[in-house]
Amino acid sequence: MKPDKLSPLYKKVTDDLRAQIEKGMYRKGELLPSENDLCKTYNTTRVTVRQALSGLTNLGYITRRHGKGSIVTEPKAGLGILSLSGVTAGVGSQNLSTSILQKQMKQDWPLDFFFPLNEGELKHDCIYFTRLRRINDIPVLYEETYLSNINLPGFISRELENLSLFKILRESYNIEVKEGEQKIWAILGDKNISELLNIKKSHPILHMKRKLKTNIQDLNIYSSLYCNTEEHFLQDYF
Amino acid sequence: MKPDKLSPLYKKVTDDLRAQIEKGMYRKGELLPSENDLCKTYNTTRVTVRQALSGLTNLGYITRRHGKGSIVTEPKAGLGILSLSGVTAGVGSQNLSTSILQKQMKQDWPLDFFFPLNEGELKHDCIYFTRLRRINDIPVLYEETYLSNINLPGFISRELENLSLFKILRESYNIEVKEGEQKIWAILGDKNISELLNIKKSHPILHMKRKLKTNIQDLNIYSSLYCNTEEHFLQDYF
DNA sequence: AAAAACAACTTGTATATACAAGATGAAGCC
DNA sequence: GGCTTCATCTTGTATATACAAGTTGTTTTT
Repeated sequence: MKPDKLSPLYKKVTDDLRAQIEKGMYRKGELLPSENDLCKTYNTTRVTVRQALSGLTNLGYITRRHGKGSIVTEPKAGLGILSLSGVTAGVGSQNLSTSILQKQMKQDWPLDFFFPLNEGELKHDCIYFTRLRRINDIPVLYEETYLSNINLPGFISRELENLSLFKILRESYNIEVKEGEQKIWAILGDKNISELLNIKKSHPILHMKRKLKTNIQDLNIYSSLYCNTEEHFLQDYF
Repeated sequence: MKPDKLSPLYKKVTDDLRAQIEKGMYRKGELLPSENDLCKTYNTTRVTVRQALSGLTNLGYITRRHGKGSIVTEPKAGLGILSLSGVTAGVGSQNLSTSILQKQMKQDWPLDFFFPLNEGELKHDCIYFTRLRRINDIPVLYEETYLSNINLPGFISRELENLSLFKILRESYNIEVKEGEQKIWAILGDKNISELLNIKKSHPILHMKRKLKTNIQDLNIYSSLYCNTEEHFLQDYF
């Protein structure tokens, strides 16, 4: 099968399988079609199919077993990025709500920004918004996000309420988050944060600053997070 | 070039290049030899060389640029696992010291262990030890580690003082850490932890529990960490 | 019935080759 | 000098093929 002009064939296989897994066509623990089956489906060869499966492995959608097959697994929380989990049985998405406190707005980069910015980033202004995540209506995580305003037409007016930022970037702007770094502290909340999270001032808070790089030059996503970990915790898989 | 019996050729290339990077033969920002050069060196083909370079990319030792080459980068702190960093200019290894509080000992798994254990793990006993890491002689991170006692001859009597656990496992036992999960809380230290880290009881502490899987069935590494993030923070790259 | 051998599947490793496409510096042109 | 073109380096994508080795269920042997 010939790849279309825009994207290579192995990526189409990756995207197809990922979409199918996310749609629930393969459940956790099930096997994907064998490499040879996929070769027939996409009319290609094992090297290409294996390149796609290798990508899915890195993303955490599958684990592979010699002689057995590709086993569908719980996808990683996106590249080792810490995500919110419940202490008990996990936070069902029905219990988790997100509200925008500050809708996306264009502004200059703050002068005292918490990560060093390069020239390319400083040439553009930044998009800023804040969100508050609640579990069972109790505020748990407050998040301030900044990203370079590069090639993001219409982003300002999008609804971020209950959609993943990463999913929007991937599906609407063809932007993939590649890698990043995060720094974590345990702090005592100041008045502002404590009020937002509705906790006493002496209560410990988990504070995190992170930078996520994308496949677009100078387009990075920065966020500063504050999490009340009394009832829940941050978790990641890698 | 034929691979030797034990390990495949692509792995030898990976290990060679990794060792050379770690020895400083290639500095950050420099280019590795081109794929075709490596083909000649190891008398193999690009598919195999690319498999090796892809591994180094995943480990964070290099980033690849189309048309340019393989650029040596700061290695990730191992698979997105949080590691200790300084707020100022980074913690030089000369300032970081590790002391063993409880030397490696065999014992049964604790009954109230903080991760669920499978049957295979419960068949073996576990190796337990604790370490305290200091930066400029100030205690910063206390760590309790548990791992299954499987195929680890002589591990009990090894010196862990200033060597990386992962490096010992890789070089002496051919064990690679593959993936894992970690959970993070901000807490107030109890009497015990506060004394170990030499801080006031009301001071927030970063608490982390993590599980690291290896390429050996049923051999997982568990640890429980407590970190004073007043002067330093935990950081990871992914 | 239990054990061994086998067949048929799976993924893992490897060779050989081809062309596309990004990066870079040199040669030639205006 | 400043510009384009070109050659040559690099990595990216892809085909076709082969055998090794792990997994599983069936068949044969004992």
